[in-house]
Amino acid sequence: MNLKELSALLGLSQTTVSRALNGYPEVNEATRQRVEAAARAHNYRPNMRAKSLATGRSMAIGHVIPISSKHEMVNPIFADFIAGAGETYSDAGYDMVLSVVSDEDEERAYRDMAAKGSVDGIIVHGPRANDPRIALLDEIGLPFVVHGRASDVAAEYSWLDINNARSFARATRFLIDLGHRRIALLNGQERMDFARRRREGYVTALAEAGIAPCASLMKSEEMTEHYGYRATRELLSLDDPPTAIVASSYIVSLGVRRAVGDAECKLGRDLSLITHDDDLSYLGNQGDVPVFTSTRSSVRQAGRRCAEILLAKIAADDMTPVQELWETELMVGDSTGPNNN
Amino acid sequence: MNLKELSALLGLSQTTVSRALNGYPEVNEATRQRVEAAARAHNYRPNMRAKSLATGRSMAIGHVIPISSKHEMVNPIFADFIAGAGETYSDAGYDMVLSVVSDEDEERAYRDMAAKGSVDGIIVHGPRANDPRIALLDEIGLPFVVHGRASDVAAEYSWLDINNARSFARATRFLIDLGHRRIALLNGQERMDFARRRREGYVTALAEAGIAPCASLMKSEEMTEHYGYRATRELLSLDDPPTAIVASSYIVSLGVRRAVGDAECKLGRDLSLITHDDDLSYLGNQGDVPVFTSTRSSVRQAGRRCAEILLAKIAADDMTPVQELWETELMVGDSTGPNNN
DNA sequence: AATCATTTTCAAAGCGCTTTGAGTATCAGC
DNA sequence: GCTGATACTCAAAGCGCTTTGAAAATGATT
Repeated sequence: MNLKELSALLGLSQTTVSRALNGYPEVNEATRQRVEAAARAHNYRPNMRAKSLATGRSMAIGHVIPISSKHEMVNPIFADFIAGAGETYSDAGYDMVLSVVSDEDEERAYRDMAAKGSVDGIIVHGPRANDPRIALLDEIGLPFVVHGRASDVAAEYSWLDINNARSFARATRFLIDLGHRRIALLNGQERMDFARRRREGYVTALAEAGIAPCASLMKSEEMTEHYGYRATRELLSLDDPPTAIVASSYIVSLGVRRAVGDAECKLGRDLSLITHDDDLSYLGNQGDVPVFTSTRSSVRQAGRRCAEILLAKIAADDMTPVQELWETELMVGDSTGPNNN
Repeated sequence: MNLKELSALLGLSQTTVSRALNGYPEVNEATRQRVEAAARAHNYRPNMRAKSLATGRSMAIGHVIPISSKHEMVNPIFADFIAGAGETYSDAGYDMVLSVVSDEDEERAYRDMAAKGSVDGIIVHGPRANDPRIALLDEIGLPFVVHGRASDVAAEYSWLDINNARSFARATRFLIDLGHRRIALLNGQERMDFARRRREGYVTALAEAGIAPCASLMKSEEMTEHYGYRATRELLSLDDPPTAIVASSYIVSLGVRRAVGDAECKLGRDLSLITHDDDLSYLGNQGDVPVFTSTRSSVRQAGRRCAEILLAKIAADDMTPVQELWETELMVGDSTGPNNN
């Protein structure tokens, strides 16, 4: 069922039917009712391809999901982010188109999306320190919002980030206040902007307490469970092992917990752990007392909000960039305790 | 840069340029070279909206991601599945469009996709026992592939599933062979087809060993870490607690491990655990010896293969349905051991 | 040189929608 | 009864591409 058929059926012109359906004022209310009833009855949905072509807007948002080419991994936080963003899109009548692309092909992916006209805007994931994608998107002229930030990029652009530095400074200070002095950091890859900031925060808090950062206590890798496990084992076998760990992700922390269990130790007693927690739905740090002490921020809500910002930007292209810095919540859980050594 | 401009620039008609670019034989090789060079030089990409409208094919595949309306959760296995499928799509020049939709709106989502013409095919996720979506898609006439199966649906359709029944029977038998008799099952929601089959397998294996299934040992819920934890605590506090557990997901098993740790017990010694493992990249059951004994099947590969099947189906609509039943690998890890009680 | 087959190129129609610019009723006011 | 608003409705152009059916150019054959 297409417009032509529908209007023939109604004995109206395509124009009138189209206007009736799209809420233009210059159509008789009675006519509109009739048209809408017929559309419903015949299950008419305007063909998006045609609509897009005519309006020049594709009613879709692109997400480029980078796959780290080495490890071929997809960060599970995407699932939640996308769930959040997806809700916003659905409500606004937008589709979400995903491109799963390995690091090297990213630039091409963006250019393609723009040139093909398949999306009206883009969400940029996982910005690196001096991320070329921002300049690229600026050049292309496609509206975008960055989830995170890129430190050394001059351009003004919209982003939504959590206050990684402050968050990790607070986390570290929390451990220091509990008497810990040897505090390890299990960070993500430091080519990622957020990881850099987190280390800054960690180092700052140490410095404020007069503690010199120690290279052997600072690790940086892709944030897998296995990494958390391996790193913790290594740390625990040091001559002068840490009494506390700050971890960059819940998943890494699962590995930490496993290593601690293997060593017949107990989190919160023998080793303190504070982790960042993206509040992933399936892994939930729930319970009366959270499992892990954590800096928490819902990545799903971030998804929702990024989508909102982007849709606003698309609606009003001259909008001044929106930049939101969210603070995390410091949730005290069972994995931290005073230094007993 | 569009076709018109490009052909004007080349002094050729749009037809010729289009044909040259799309590899039609009736264009002089020298001309083709010239056209291609110009296209590259000016970074020409055909506008997909227009192309779609003209060809009637949108070069996109739809995935409807159901959000369980109660818990608002997105299963993290989607991340990996989608990564796999995405690779296949990219290679074939297809886009992936995601609809995040709560259970009740699913039917509408499918109808919309079809009517709007925004996709050429659909992957159906998480089929329920007697899933209405299959009849719906059949009726709509949109090519689709089901990841999983729907038990009581008569229609012939393409699906890819793992042999859940056999897999869980093997897992259960493995535990029985180790001397376990009281074996618990932490299943997913049994409105899901896969969960039913898994229970069947479990019950069959018990029956073969002359063990009557015990209701208090069989749980069924959404597969979160927290569920694994809670359920295990409950099981351990029974008068006659199980000595082994079969779990439906790696994530649930993380919760099991946590509960076991809390109880100052050790997996593989005090309690045996065998889990299904979708081989999620970030949670990897890696290491020299896998952490968990598991029935393993890569959901990412499943994604890749489902995508292939769907693309084939789209290419040849009369294709007889492809139905693939994958066996899982039984990986012996550290979480199982003989019954010591 | 005329004819036919083949290769190469083109103009124009069409995909299903929106939107412009114009036309026809309808009605008030003079 | 005529004019000027106002309220509805319409035909047709256009979005950027593919594809059909035909024409022009080339080459081979008689």
